[in-house]
Amino acid sequence: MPELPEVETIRRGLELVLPGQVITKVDQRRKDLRVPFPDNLVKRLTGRTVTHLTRRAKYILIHLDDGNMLVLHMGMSGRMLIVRPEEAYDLQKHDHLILTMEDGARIIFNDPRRFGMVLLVHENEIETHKAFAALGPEPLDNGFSAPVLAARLKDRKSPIKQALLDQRIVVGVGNIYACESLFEAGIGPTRLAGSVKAEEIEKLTAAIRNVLSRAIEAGGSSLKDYRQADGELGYFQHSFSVYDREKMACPGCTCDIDKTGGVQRIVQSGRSTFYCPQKQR
DNA sequence: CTCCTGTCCTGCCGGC
DNA sequence: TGCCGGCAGGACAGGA
Repeated sequence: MPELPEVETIRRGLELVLPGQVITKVDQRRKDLRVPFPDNLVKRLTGRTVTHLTRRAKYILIHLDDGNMLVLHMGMSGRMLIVRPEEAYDLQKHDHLILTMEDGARIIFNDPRRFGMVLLVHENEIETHKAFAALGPEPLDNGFSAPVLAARLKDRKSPIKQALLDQRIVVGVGNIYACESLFEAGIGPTRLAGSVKAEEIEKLTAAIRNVLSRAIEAGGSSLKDYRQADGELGYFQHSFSVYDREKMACPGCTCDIDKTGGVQRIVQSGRSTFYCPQKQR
């Protein structure tokens, strides 16, 4: 699940329980995920107080009172579970990292495919660390605008869909929201990035913002309910316009689906793209 | 530089 | 029913 909206939703969930609390216990259950866990992670986290949480791209940054940040990336299959104090919990398969807080709450990082990442980075390195140095602008910040996006797409020969997945162009957009944004902007996914016109980039910029903001709102609203149920964060039911809707009608469709075939699925760089050939050019 | 492919890993689903 | 191939929300290395 984890594209920007899901990561932001998880961050907001953690923000409700972590700040101001001491990490009293750290259980690291294997030595690596996609990359090795940081050296001495358990020792370096235990006894630290969480000051606040931020997000950069698809990374959650848990700021600690010694100036370091516990950096989490959810990869393809990462989840975060919050277990409240006193609440019983049996460890599950793929629970890789468990932090216990001073009030007894636990946060559990579960990641079956292990494409996730856990880093320990000093706040001074937030611009320079390998993970962050090449990242593009935050799509929901003021620094993101049509001219900024246009400059980054200029002369690019790759399809616009792939350009949107490139975290150096703009961060946080993954396979789902790339498809959804292109649909909303009416742009065909195979168009070469450099060929997308200024007015289309204008629409695309707004579409990316809208799609991501709406998803965060949806995640945020379902978050509470879900936590009441079982404490799990970051998953919400979502209705997409084109993603995973092959052969179906897109919203507001007036086509004869039997003739047009509805939403098409193609593969670009080994990843599925869904789009409406009628509405996207 | 840019672009593309393959790879990491497990789980699930559909087809035979 | 069981097995097998394909596919899944990401990111990176390596080669052209």
